[in-house]
Amino acid sequence: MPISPRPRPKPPRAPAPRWERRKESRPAELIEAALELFVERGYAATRLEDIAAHAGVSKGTLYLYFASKEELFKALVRQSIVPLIETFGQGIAQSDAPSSELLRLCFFGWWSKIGATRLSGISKMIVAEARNFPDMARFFQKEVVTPGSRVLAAILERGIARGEFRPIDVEVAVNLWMAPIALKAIWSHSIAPCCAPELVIDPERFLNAHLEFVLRALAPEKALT
Amino acid sequence: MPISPRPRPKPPRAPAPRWERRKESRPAELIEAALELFVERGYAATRLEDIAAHAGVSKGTLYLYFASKEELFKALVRQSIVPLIETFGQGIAQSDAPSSELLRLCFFGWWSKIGATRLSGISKMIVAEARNFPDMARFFQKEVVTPGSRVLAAILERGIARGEFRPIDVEVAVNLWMAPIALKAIWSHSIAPCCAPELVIDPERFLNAHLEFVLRALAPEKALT
Amino acid sequence: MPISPRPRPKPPRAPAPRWERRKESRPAELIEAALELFVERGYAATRLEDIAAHAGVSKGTLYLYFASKEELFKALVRQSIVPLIETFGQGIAQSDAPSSELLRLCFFGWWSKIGATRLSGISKMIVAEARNFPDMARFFQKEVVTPGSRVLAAILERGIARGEFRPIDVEVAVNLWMAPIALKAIWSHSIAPCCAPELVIDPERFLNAHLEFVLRALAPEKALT
Amino acid sequence: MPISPRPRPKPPRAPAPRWERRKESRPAELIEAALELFVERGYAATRLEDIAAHAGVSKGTLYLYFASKEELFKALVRQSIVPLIETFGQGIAQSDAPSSELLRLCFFGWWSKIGATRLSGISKMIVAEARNFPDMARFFQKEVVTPGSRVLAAILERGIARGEFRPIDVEVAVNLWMAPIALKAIWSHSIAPCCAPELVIDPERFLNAHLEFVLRALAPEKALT
DNA sequence: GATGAATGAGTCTTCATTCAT
DNA sequence: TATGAATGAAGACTCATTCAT
Repeated sequence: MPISPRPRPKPPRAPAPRWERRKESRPAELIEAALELFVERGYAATRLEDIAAHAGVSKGTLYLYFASKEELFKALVRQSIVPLIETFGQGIAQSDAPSSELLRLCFFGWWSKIGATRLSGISKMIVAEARNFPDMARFFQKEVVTPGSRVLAAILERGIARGEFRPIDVEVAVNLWMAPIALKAIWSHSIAPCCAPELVIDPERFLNAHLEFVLRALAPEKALT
Repeated sequence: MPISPRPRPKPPRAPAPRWERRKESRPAELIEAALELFVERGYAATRLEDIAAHAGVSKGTLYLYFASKEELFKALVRQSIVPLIETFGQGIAQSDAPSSELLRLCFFGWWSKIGATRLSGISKMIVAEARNFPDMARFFQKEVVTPGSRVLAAILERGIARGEFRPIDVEVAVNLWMAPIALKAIWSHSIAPCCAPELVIDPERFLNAHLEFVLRALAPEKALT
Repeated sequence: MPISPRPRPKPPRAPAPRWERRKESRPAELIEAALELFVERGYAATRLEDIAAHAGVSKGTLYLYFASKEELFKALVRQSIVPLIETFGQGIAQSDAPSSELLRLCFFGWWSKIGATRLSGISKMIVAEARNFPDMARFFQKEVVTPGSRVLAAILERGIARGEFRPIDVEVAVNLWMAPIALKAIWSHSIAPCCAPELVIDPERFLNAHLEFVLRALAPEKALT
Repeated sequence: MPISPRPRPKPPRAPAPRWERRKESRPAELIEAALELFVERGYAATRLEDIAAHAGVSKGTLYLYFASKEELFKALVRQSIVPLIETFGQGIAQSDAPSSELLRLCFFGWWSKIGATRLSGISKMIVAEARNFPDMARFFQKEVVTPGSRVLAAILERGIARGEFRPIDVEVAVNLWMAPIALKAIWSHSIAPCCAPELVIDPERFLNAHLEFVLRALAPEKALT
């Protein structure tokens, strides 16, 4: 199914490998290539042959490692996400720092775990393909969104409990305050690359402003009187 | 490109006359059907035959009104978006109400113009297909995102000028505060339908919380002392 | 089945007819249009809609006069050829002129009946479509080639009988001497329009040379001693 | 576009290995099959699947070697013609034989290079499709017709220069005297297969007669007195 | 293992034909 | 009659998948 406006130059095979490739690294290389192309073009519009070429192997080789396009996709989602969700939030939980500082850690941590990594691409891809792969959507929700939400929720609850933050509707707040970071990550793989770069705001400035606004929203009532 | 096991039963056709002449209404019906399926499945994975069947016509009929799949897609984007971007923000500009009230109008207005309409679906689709149709991405940016940003920016600037809001980085704030609504709209067509409904927060509650937090973030410094 | 290198601009409907069209003339107009397009593009690559448009009517109207594309084709062959083969050769038979003069009449007559008329186009079309429409090929052979051959054969036999020509293999001669005229007719609708015009020889010069060569070939032996 | 009732039985495939790898020989086999079917049915009416089946491969395989139907057609014309036009006429030029003998060589050589080879089919096909593929028509004119004309023209000029032939209009003569052979070649792939075989004259008889008539037409004037 | 030639089901698109108006 | 909207069978072309080498 040709997606018209994009010519498909034969993707150059990777140049002669400097070392003989170890077969253990193949799956990771294929997944890397698949991620890049799925994110850019979408699942249906990406040809397995392009993925293979991107990874420097032939079409047939791909099938030695993945049983089908769909399996490749699922493996990609699982393997790309799982390592990223392991440890985030654990350091935060035990810290003794002020909750506002934990918030900063959370936002900047999210960004460094999402916006700066492949997870940003995966997020866009999941959003795009969710209806075609509901399993993956649920997996993403369960393994990324929910744990991420818990981190923020925990911080907010801690802050409220310690009197640092005023009492708020934590469930809604989590949704509201994850959104800017999540959307920025998604955007960076869809609309942003098509538009003038000056429309894209520097992440540091973006995150600092976000943090500041959130902290103000959380400031205890008495501070307002 | 068969996406997973999606059954495609031939929809039974009404008996009486084999077909009707409905030249006027066909294009709109086809666009409606196309929107629904493109949003749900993505551009590449949607078969024209399904769109036609959804609109109650045959495959060939589609080609009487749209020269190709791509033309249908472009027409759909243009025709679905254009009527929605006409008048929003004009009422707000002239109002005499407090800026906080304008903010409420803006947020709830966005939602009623986006979340509750087909624009939410289009947003998801554009995000998903932007890289394959950069023209459409730019069109969306220019006709939806930028005008929407201007409405919020105008309110914020007015509030600041009138001393109702403290001075802030308006450009960043606009990005931050559009995000929750935009992401909720996108989400509602991708992840949300795949997950338990209790994960979806009621829009009213969501918007009210958003408004409250934003207003607190905007509260003038003196009020904080 | 798009024949690529030819764009298909919507053929302009004939301008508003100056008089109300008489329905009796429709079939002839349609056949005229069909002939032109079939000759130019071939049977399969010609769309009925183009034929109809060429004749200034709509697609549906065509079916009021011809049951199918194939019937149109057959009617076209029959109706275009039959009137042309009626009377040719009759005047020649009775003439008292020298046989060389009859030869001249024959060659120039052929040309004026073939090269200068639609029969030249039909010839090309029949040659092109013969294998797909063997009936038409046989019809053409029976109604055009064979009668044409008989005219020439009769002249040659008369000339031989009267001692004007030397005895020859008339059957072969007829084939040989019809060929230049027939091929020129066919060529004028296929290769010639694609090549530089200077490659096309003026018919008068062509026919005169042909006649001269044929007459020399027919000159009685004694004249050679 | 179904041309009449041509049955298309799925050709049963040999059992043993499902297929063989024959990268080298495939293109030639496909071109061979394409030539046969294009000549017989015409370009538009020939289905690629039939060509593939004729060559013993599947539809998809064809696309491994030719990018499109049109490319197949063009490759077929080029590759079929080029090897045939290499050396013809070179032996003739240097000969010391009487010009009448060269004429015989030319006519019989043409026939053995055209009538008896696939070039006869190509000629018919080119004539049929010229208007749809003007490039190919020009190519044919330039690579086949013009060189062939030059051979005959050179012989005639040599004969005239040596006093063996009387002075004539060589340009016209070449056109006139190539025609019977060319038309016989074309005819053999269009009308002839549809008609009674007794209408087809034996090539030997045909060529000998042609040669004799031409030589008489060329006999020097003095010989006639 | 690795390759890429071969396959064939699937999808876009065209167009001869039908039929409601 | 005339129209042209609607139909659907058919064909060009793609690409996930298989398998001979």
